[in-house]
Amino acid sequence: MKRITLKDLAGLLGVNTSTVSRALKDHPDIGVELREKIKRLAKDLNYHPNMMAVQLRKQKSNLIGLIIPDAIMFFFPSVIKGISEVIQKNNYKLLVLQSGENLEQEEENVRICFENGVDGLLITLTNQTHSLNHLNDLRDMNIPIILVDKIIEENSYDKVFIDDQNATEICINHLAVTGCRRIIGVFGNENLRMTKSRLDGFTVAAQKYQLTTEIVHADGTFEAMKKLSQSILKFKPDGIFAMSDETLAGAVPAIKKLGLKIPQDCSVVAISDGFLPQILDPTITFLHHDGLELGRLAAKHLISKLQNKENPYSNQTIHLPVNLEINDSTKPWLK
Amino acid sequence: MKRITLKDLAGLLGVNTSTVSRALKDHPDIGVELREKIKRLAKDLNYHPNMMAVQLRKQKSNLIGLIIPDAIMFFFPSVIKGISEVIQKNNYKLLVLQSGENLEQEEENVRICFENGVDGLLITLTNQTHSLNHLNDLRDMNIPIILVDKIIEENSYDKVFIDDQNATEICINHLAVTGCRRIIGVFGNENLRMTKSRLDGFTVAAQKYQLTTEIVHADGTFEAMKKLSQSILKFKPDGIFAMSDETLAGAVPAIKKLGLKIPQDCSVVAISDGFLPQILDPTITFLHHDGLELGRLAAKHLISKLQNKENPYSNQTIHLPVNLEINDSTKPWLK
DNA sequence: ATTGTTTTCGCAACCGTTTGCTATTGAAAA
DNA sequence: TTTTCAATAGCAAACGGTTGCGAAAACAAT
Repeated sequence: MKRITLKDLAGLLGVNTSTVSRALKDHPDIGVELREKIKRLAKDLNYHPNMMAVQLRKQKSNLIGLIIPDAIMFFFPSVIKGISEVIQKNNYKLLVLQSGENLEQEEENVRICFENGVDGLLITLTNQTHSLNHLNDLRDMNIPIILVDKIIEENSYDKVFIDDQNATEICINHLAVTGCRRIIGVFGNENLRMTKSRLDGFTVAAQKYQLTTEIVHADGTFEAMKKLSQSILKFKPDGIFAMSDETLAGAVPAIKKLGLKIPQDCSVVAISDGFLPQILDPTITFLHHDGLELGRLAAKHLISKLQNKENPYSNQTIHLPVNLEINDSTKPWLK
Repeated sequence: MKRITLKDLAGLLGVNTSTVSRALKDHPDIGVELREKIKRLAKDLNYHPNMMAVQLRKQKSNLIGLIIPDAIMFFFPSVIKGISEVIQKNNYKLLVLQSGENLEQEEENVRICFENGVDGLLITLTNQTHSLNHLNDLRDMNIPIILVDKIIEENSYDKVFIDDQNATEICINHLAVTGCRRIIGVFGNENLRMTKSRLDGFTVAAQKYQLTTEIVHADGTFEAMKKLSQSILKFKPDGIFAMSDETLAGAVPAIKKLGLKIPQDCSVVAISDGFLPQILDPTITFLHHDGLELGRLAAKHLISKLQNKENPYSNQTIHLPVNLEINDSTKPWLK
C-alpha cells in the first residue's frame, strides 16, 4: 500500500496541498468548516506526515546523535536510558552509534551524524581520542555538542561529568574518618584524564589525612585482581579504594581470596554506577557515579541549548552532583 | 557556516548539479577529467551529502527502529549492543525508542518509526502488549518487523527468541542429574508468555524426573526474595530454579540469609544473561540467555530481509541456540 | 456605490538529491 | 561527405512537505 500524502488528501478534496498542510496544523487562515473536513479525512485515511520531507524543508531533523564507546559497559546503559528519556519527552529522536573504543569508528560516527543532519550531539569519547578535530564539521555548522563523562581537557566544548577529583576525595575521606590509615588505590588506565583526576583526588586526600598509601594501575578487571592480590600481601592495607566498577569487580574477589573480611579486616569504597556494589556480598560503600542522572543532565543541557538558541559553544563545565552511599550492611536495592 | 551542497559545487564549477551528483558516485557518463575535478573540489570544500534529501528522493531512510521496554534492565543493554553492531556494519542507522513498559508509549514509538520512514523495525513488546494492531500501519507499507525476545503468540510476524520451554527443561535436567529431588521454581509475572513457557518446561521436566516441586511467582527482585524465603522454610528444597536475572537476584540473598550454602545445601540454576551469575558469590550455573547474540541474530535476520527483499512477513520463528554454563566453582568472567 | 478590511484559499518557490531523457559534441563507419 | 554511434553533460521532474505572497470573495465602513 502506498503512503497517503498531502497531495492525496488535497486531490481527494479538490483543494491545494498548502491548504491541507495549514488545516492540519490549525492555521487560522483556513476556515473552520474546511479545516474540520480535512482533518477528518486525514484521520480516516490514517495520514501521517513524511518526516523526511518535513526535515528537508525545515532544515531540522529533531535528531540527536549519541556516540558512545560501548553500550554494554557497566555505566552506559543507564546513561542511554537517561538521555533517551529526556530526548523523547522533548520530541527529539535518538540516533545511537557505538564506537567500540575505536577512534576511527568514532570519526565515522561523527560523519554519520553530520550527514544525517543531527540537531545536536552527545558524545562520550573513546579512550583513544586525544583531539577533537573530527568534530570540526559539526562545529562549523554551529551544531551544539556536549562531551559526556569521558572528556579531554584541551577543547572549548561544553562538558558534563562528575568532579572526579572531588568525588575521590570524598571516598578517601570516608575511609579516613572510619579509621583507615593504610590505603591502596586501584586505578584504571593511567593515560585517561579520568584516571589522572581521580589520582589527584587520591593524593590530595591522602596528604590531608596523612595516610600511608599505595597505588595499583590495572587495565580491566582481571589485571586489577592479580595486581591487587600481590599488593595486599606486601602492603597490608586496612582500606581499599576502587576508582571504577571494573576495578571494584577485581578488587573484591582478590580481597576475599586472601581470606580478609570486608569491612572488618579491610574497608572498601568505590566510585560506581551502583549496581555492582549492591549486588556484591557484602555490599560496598560507593560514591554514586549516576549514569541515569548524568544522561538526563547532559540531555537537558543540550535541549535547552537547542531551544533557547544559546551560544552552542559556551565552554561550560557542568558537574553532576555526587553523593556517597554508605552501604556496609544494608541492601537498599532490595527495598 | 552554511553547508556545502551539490548546487554550490555545481555553481562553482559552472556545471549542472546532476553532473556533480553523477561524478561523485563515479557514474561513467561523466568524463574522467571533469569527474576528478569535481571530486577534488568536493573533498577540498568538505562536501557531505544531505541525507534528508537523499532519503526523501530515494524513499529509503536506512533507518532501523528499535523499540524496547527499558534500556537499563539486565538483558537489554547487550541486545542493543548486538543489534547496533550488525546494523552499523550494514550501513544502517539505529533509532532507539524506549517504551518504559507502557503500551501507550509503545504505540507512540511505533508512530514515530512510521513517520520517520524506518526501513525496518525491531521490537521487544512491553508486558502490557496483548495485540499487535498498532503495527498495522507499518505492515500496510510492507515494512519488515521482527519481534525480539518478548513476543506474543497470536500474530504472523517473524520472531527471534529463545526456546523458553526447552531452556527451562535443560536447567531442571541439570538439577535432576546432579541429585536434586525437591525443587522450587521462581517465576516472574504469570501473565507473560515467557513465564508460561518456562513454567511449561519446568512442569514437563519435573514430571520426567519425578521431582517434587513448588512454584513461586514474584514480580520483581524483592518480592522474589520475600516469597522464596517463606517457601524455603516450608518446603526444604535441595534445588532452586530462577527463571530470570530479576528472580535470581532475589533468590540468592534469600538462600544465604537462611544460612544455606550454595551448592552444598541447595543448588541454584538460573536462566540469565550471564553477568549476575558470575558476579555472585558463589557463581551460579546458568543457562545463557545471550542478549548480545540475540540482538545480532535479530538484526541479521532483518537485514537479510531488507537486502533480499524477501517476503517481509514470513512468520518464521527463529530460536536462539542456548547452552548451559556450568559455573559452580570457577569465575570464567575473570579469565 | 465606493473604498477599505478581513477572511479564506491558491500559486509557486524551495529544501538537496536523484534520474530518465534529451542535446551536443567528436570520431568512426559508410 | 554523410550517416551512425558513443561519449559527455544538461534539463527538468520528482520526492512530500512548508511558507511568503497574492487573489478572490465577503463583509464593514464611508
